[in-house]
Amino acid sequence: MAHHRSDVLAHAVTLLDTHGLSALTMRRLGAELGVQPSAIYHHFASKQALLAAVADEILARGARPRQAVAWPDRLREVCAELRHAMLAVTDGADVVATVWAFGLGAAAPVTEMEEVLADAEVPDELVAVASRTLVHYVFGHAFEEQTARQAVSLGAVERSLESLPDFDLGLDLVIDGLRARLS
Amino acid sequence: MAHHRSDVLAHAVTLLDTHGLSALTMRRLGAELGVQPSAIYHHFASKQALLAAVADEILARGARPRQAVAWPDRLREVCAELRHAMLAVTDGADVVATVWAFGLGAAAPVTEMEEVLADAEVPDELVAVASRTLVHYVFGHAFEEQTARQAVSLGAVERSLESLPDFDLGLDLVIDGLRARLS
DNA sequence: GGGCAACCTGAACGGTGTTCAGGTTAGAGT
DNA sequence: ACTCTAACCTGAACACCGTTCAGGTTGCCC
Repeated sequence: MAHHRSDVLAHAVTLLDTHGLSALTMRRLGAELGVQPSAIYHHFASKQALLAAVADEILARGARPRQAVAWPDRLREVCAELRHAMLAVTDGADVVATVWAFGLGAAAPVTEMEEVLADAEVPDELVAVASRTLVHYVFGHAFEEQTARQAVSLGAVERSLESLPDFDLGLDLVIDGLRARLS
Repeated sequence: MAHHRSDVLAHAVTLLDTHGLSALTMRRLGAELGVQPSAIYHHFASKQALLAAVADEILARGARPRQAVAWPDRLREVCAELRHAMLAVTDGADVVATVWAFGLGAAAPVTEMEEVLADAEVPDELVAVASRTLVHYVFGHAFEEQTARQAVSLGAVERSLESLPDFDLGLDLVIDGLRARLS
């Protein structure tokens, strides 16, 4: 039975979530689909391309309706959605942040933040700086939280989970800094 | 001729800087030292352990004397040193950030930031949040800058380098947010 | 001169992404 | 009904990877 690109992508996300990034192998993905590893190259040009599609899929699955109107709340909404989307899938933060850093995908959240800031009539220079600062913060926080959580659950490292800083508080730090710069 | 642990480590950093993280393999490192790959396991328990030592070495090489006295300037100094240390070596940001996220090393900068904040009599809760926010920002910014720079120099991606936001401006955003929260 | 620790060999194991010539299958067009 | 084409897949191979292990060599200390 032939598979479509969307079948392969959906199974890749499932495999990632159930067994982690290290298990997301062309061979294993092929085996679970009942297909040779090389068959996947009919749907994706490379593993990097597969991962880019996986990252976009992770973000798409985390989409939520927008409600806020004031720009600080709108930023908080975008950041919270991005964070939850990544945390919802095992190693999601790693995949999304890497794909984004390489410019291969996962650009939607940053684009949306830039729109929000432009709507708020923030100067162009600050738009770039603020959106980057925010996305770096969200990626860094989510990656650390997810890595630490998994390391502890595997019993590998004794890093305590209590020391994880509060996400919203750090986010407000950046937003307050931006607000101060605007007035 | 027998090699010491420090020889292996120094050569690993050189190999990383000259040919990138993907070239830093046990086989290639052994070959350049005129030794079997398995010989490296006499000095480092695993590749992860080697990378942790490499990360610490990168940070040690970037150490500079401290001059500032006011806490915002002291934070800026620590962040600038961390950033320059990582950017000085190919894929340095990737290595340092990953090692730190796994809790295997590269903890010195965060520890120093926490000390600076504690000296400034910042409340304990804010110390954790602010130091994490800063380190996430520095890692994210350096990683993106380095990745984009290398991707462009390899001609792989057309992302323009001009769109890279200014490091100091984003850093001030966070510091201003912290200052606002303190008063 | 014996012994011990440091350092290394060489082969093997079980993986990895990727390529490629060729095979199968299903559906649309005539 | 028949061809043609595009989608999908096979199976083998290539060139790597980290890691393990039994055993060998070297140099220094007592």
